[in-house]
Amino acid sequence: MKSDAYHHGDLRRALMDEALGLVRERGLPALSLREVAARAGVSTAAPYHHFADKAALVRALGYEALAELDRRMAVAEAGAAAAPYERLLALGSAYIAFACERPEYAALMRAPEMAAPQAPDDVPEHGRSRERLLAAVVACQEAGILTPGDPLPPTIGMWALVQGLAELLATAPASLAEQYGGKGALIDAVLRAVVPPAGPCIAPRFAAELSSASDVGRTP
Amino acid sequence: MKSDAYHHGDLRRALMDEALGLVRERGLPALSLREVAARAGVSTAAPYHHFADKAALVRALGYEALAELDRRMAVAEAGAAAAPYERLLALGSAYIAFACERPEYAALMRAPEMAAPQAPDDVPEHGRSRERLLAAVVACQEAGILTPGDPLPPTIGMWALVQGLAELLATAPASLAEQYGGKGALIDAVLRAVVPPAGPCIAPRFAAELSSASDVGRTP
DNA sequence: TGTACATCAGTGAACGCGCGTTCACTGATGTAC
DNA sequence: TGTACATCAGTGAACGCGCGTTCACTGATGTAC
Repeated sequence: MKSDAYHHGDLRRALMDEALGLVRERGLPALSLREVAARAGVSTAAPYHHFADKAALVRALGYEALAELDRRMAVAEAGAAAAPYERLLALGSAYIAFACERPEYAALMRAPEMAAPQAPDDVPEHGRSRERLLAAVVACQEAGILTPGDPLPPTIGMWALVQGLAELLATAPASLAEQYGGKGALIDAVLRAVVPPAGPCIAPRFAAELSSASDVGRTP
Repeated sequence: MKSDAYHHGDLRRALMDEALGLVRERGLPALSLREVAARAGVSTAAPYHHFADKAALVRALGYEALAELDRRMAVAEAGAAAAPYERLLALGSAYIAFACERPEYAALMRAPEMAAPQAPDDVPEHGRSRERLLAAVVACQEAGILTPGDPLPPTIGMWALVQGLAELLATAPASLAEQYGGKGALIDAVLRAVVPPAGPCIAPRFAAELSSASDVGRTP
């Protein structure tokens, strides 16, 4: 069906994979269309049959990253315990785990090319992920685990926390994670320490629903 | 004392300032020694009398950024209320405010050239800032405001939170901050929402300040 | 105070490099008849 | 089934550009005597 040299089977995909590998190895600033083409065993002009320019390749990878992130968050949500606090933690952990496992995707998600979207509805998956987090925050508020009120500040905070933590862990020495019994355990410890489930007495009217929820939250 | 063309008064400082301006305007990837020299009105070779290479300039600016950050955190600590929770929030806000006001410094702090320090004791100021945060966390734990135990996870979490929040705000639309009555109010609301002081059942003596604090968080 | 001289901090031209992108081209593919 | 032809997806050479860095140089500065 495909002669190996001419009419490459799926050069578009191959270019994207080589780009991912290059970013993983040497970072986003080192991403070069020429090197991607060379790694794919193709001339420097070939990529232009599949991407309008370098920015288009970066955007394609960025959107792929956002889609994969959302997929993982969906999986985490489905697999998490029903308790809102555990669901919130599962979503946060999924983000961080993704960024740690696939730093190349994490870098591409934040690429400058992704900042100003071309079409208005250009970034669908990102919004979906944030909505997942927002829903989990609202559920926590309703259960009295997070301070009630506008759910946007805590959602922004959670997003910032997991993003910052992912970056921190990317450059942190491995010894730090080992000290806590692995990266996953450290992530869990940090999240639970910074975003503690509320105690049952903040507002007496939440006491009843809270006591059950916070029990779940504290003893996973 | 200095003829304006030859023997520039303080070319080293001038180059650093032009570099800061360039990074602020066009971002760290656009930082170029040639352009810095041109902006300072000097030949392309002149910077090499003051910096061994481009990386040396970046490192000099990065260390300056860390020193300035620590200075601001010291000021924030000195000016904050005595209550541990307010001190913790003041430190976090100071970091974020600095990163928002001086995004060029924030970018340089995180430059790849800063990742692997040359000399072992090359990054003194960064450690100092983290120790401030650590001390504030410990104080919060002792006061029963944060979950007692190992102070490192909550410290890492706070560091990640403020760093992530600073980055988020750098790209966030201005309308978001306006909605909450300005950037400062939004930062405060997010920090209070994500890192809530423990409820008064854990430590009843904080009941009073808590109710007012959460009011502030809710109605900026 | 004047002068000789070492040092310092600039100049301007050039180097080689890797980059994104474009061009005319060509061989393979698939389809219409 | 065979053939003509439009289209597709590659090639390889070249473009101009901005970059970091180096070089021999030169004029200004400050110091020793």
